[in-house]
Amino acid sequence: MKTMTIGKVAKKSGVGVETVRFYERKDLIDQPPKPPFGGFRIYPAETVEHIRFIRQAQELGFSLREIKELLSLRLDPTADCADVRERAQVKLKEITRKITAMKGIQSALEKLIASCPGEGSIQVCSIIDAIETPETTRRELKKKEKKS
Amino acid sequence: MKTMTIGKVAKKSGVGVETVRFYERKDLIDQPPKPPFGGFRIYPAETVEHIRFIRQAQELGFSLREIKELLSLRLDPTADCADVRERAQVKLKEITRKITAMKGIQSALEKLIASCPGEGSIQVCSIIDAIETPETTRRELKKKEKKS
DNA sequence: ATTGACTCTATACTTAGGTGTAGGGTTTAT
DNA sequence: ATAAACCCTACACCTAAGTATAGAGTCAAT
Repeated sequence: MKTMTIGKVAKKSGVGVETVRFYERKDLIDQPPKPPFGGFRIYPAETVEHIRFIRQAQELGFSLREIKELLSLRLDPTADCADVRERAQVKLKEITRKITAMKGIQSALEKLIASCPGEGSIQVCSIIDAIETPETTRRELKKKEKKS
Repeated sequence: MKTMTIGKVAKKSGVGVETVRFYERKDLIDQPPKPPFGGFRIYPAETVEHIRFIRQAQELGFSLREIKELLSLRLDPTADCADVRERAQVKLKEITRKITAMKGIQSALEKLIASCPGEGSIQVCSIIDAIETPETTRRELKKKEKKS
């Protein structure tokens, strides 16, 4: 449990060694310094949590670039508080929108399941209808639609 | 508004013409037949909704393969009802899990914003902590951890 | 009846996010 | 003290999801 090398980090966080290195190259996680005069790098336990976070966030539709942004919101003593706050608010909006859309699919699936209890025929159940394009997007699209 | 060709579909759904064709090649949307003896394909209005659905679902972290699975749950008179039901249940679980994780990030961001009201120093606010690795995953990982 | 905007097929290129491998050095268990 | 198991750097390769281009045909407005 003591000397955590890259292989253990990888195993604990459920990714491959090469993926850990890839995240290091992309500056998503810190690469610990190599002990002076040869040997292997030792990783702090947090690295595992960081990688798990990255994977979770990816599952939720965030790109590595966006995840880097999310991570940059962490305690950063040099950062301007108001700036962090603002960026956090942008992200919050984004996530709230996603949750709403996700719930749309969720309830569509629930309806689908309910309407298909083993007997009778499924008549209507387009999940597509469940995801109404949000207002903002509609407005944007309207502009582009001009020429029809 | 009558003869909707591929360019109009693209514009209305907010993607490029090549993307529409790409989705056709991948069988995510149907390619309408070419009118006998030359000419352009005419698209039904639904195609636009389909593409919007695809984009939304992508935003939410679904791959095109998964989206195809979601779409296959739509009214399909030939499909075995019990089978559709089962697949829908799998997807529902997946989505419910995502919503939970998303809410984790959401409340972490809310806390971050609250703890940074312009004055005082931000002490603790690791969004990372907010996303606790879910039980199931932890158990899975435990197995693999064996050798430490 | 011609021109500009659009479509068609086919193929090549790009970007993100990894994954694999070669050719070495290091640790650790025996 | 040696072999298996691991690490290191560097670079090549892969898949998903587009995006671009070429070269030819079609349509609609003047």
